[in-house]
Amino acid sequence: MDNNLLAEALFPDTAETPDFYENLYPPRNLPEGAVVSRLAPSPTGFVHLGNIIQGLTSERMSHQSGGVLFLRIEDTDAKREVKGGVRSIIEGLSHYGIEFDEGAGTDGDFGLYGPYRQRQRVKIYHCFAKQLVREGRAYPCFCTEEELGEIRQKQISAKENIGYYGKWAVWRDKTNVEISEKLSSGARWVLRFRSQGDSKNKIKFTDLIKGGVEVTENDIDHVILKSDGIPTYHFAHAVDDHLMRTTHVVRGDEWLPSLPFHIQLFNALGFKLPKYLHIGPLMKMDGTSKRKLSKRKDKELALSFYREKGYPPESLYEYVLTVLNSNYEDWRNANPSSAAGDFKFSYKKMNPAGSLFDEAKLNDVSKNVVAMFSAEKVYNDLLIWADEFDPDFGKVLRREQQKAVLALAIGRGGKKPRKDFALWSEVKDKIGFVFDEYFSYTDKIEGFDKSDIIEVLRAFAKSYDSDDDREKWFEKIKVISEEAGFSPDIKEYKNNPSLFKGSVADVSSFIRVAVTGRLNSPDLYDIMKLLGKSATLRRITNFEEVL
RNA sequence: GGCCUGUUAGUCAAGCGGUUAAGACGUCGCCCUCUCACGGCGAAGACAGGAGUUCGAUUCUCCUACGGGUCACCA
Repeated sequence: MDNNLLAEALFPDTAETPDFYENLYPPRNLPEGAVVSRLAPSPTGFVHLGNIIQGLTSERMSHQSGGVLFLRIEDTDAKREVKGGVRSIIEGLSHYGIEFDEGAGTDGDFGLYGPYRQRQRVKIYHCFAKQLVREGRAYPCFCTEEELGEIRQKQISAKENIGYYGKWAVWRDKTNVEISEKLSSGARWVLRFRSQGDSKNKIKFTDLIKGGVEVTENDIDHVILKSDGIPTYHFAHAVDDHLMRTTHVVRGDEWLPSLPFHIQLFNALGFKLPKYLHIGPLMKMDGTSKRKLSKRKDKELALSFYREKGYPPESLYEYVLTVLNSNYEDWRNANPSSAAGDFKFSYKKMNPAGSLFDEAKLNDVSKNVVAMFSAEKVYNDLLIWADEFDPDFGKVLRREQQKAVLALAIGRGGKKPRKDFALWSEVKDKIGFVFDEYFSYTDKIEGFDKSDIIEVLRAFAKSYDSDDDREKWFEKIKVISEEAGFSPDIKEYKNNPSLFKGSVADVSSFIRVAVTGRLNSPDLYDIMKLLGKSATLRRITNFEEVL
């Protein structure tokens, strides 16, 4: 029985030959140097930072070069599938600025190289698998889980390398007659790749991020089709990325160890190997040691974590870019108002090692990003966040839109904009006091006589005119200070503290606490303006009672 | 355990055989200032260890240590 007959016995329904698909999916007509890249998530619906990191890298490489970015769904493991998962992945990525030129979409697939969901491509995989069988490069294996377990145990006790290879590969050297007999008994089988590698040999390989790597040849006969006929990742990767004409594969470096196998597969199938970019893992501090961020343990890996906290997507985008390309920050400092997309992304600036996720840095980046937003954009984005995660605040923002925008506009714009919040969840705490719902006399004034405070507040209330400009307004406070025995000049007070009860700074703080409830606030003049005269005076009057 | 890979300040990082070893975040100090935030100035703080190659190693090679990854009919 020759291999052709075995191939027919294994794949009776597969009529097409590889040529058929080669013609169906011709090489793309793209300019020299255009990158075709993809994102290939499982449909778990769980979008995490790793997706963004890989997605942004692929997206930049593709779009910057005039190439193509597509989305392929790796749904070969049914156990992983979550209903609605594809949609939430697409929406999640889009939220962070990653859009696809072709691939799986919320309303079905689009593009000429589909289908883009692997379970819909089974026919294609079988065609290439059949070819490998014909050529003697793949064979069925009937081992049960128990048998594989036994092999493994023997290998452990004999201290040999673990895996299905060489003499341990029990079905590797069976005759086609033996195989055919087993097959006709109806036994379940998987298709294994017949490796011609030797673990004593090394192969050299260039990864665009890691540089030259030297890896041991693969000698394991890995499974390429599971017993349900669905391919494993490895086989699907080879077939899909070839037929979809991918030029650059961006993936996590946990794939590096299986690279030797992938190289063998591409060679055996007669495919040209794409370029690889293996990205180091994102780590976090765990006690005193670093470890890879884990989907199960670390909430900060999930994008939902950032949405809940209210990081604008632009901030995360910006942060990821600073992690990916070390020169991004310098570029950003030199071009503060340019769009992030104008930055020239380069894989050469990517770090081969994993980097630690740094929330403090993210906050700083976010602060700068938010500072560049207009008050209207802050209001809109804040409202969207609040509606979902702080509905009461959302209601207030909606009702008091004008006041909210004015409050958010204080200190915004200009050369040195305020940078007082990085996330939407911080906003209520910073400026919530402008709304009566969130106003309370939180901070206490210490170290001054109550009577002095009251005297100052009464004088201020009496003199306050909402038509005063900033200078006049502050002049009045200085006058009040002097009349109450406080120095209008801070330097003067510092030089002779014993001559005064305090300075104009202290007087200002009395008024500030009365009006905002806080010792610290944005510009007090602007706050009074937006509160209006009556509300300002009411708060001052009420504060006297509190005292 | 085998195999792979990485290691420059607390963190992110420049650096490609000769540098006073950039810069950013964080920390601390000073200045500006009605508070805060911003901004300005400054300080502390690093080439994991050991061999070798070299006139000269952060940079090249090897070993050790430590970190990370991977060894599925998961991706």
